[in-house]
Amino acid sequence: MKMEDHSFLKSETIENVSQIFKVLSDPTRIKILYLLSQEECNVNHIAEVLEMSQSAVSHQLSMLRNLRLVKYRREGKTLFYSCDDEHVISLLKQAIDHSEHH
Amino acid sequence: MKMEDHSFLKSETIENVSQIFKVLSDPTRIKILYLLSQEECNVNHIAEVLEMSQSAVSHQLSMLRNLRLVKYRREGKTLFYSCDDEHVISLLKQAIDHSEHH
DNA sequence: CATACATATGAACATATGCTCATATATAGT
DNA sequence: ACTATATATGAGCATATGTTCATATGTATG
Repeated sequence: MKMEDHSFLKSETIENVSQIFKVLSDPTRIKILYLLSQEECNVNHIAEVLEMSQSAVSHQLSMLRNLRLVKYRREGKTLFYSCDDEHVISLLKQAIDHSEHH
Repeated sequence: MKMEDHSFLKSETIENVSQIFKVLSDPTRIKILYLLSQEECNVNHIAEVLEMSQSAVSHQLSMLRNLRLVKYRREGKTLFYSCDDEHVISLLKQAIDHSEHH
């Protein structure tokens, strides 16, 4: 195929796509997102269920928040996190399905 | 939600899924896979089109080969690479579509 | 078999990543 | 205001990752 016949991706697209997949490439974040896809959770609950430190969970939530993959609401001292990007959850679930059926 | 009511992922599933996404999280590999999804390419062609060194391309192809995301056939001195995992290409294209339409 | 060409591979290096530890901030109750 | 609880954040550290450079391997041809 000749150079000019290629369909090239815009560098902005490539950056966006790699960022989406980078988020999903870490086991910890997969567990957090999968958990949040099932129920709204506060931070300590996530830490307990996933057997992680509060700090580690909070750092990851900070990242997920910045990328707008999760949102939260406050109730007193407690923050309840939930998923905020259905498309990313869809990619995750597809990969899970594919992995489980092969 | 109580602990016993959660649907947990098997650690094997988590590892598989994170590995799929890890492959797709690097801009270079995205470009290579997207290129190979359009046409079968030899190594030097990939290097030229993507403006990368032959060595860098070869290292990445080695990884993609080990994960069985690409395959190749030999023709003389030349190796022609192509995609060998439609599901991964599907995930990639979905993420591209999503990125381009937002 | 010597040479040229295509590709692969190992070592080294710089950067990125995810965790822990310590501490800061925010909110509620006394 | 003091204390307890929930969460966030910064620094430091160990490991992982992607590239380059040099060199090796494999294949065709004179």
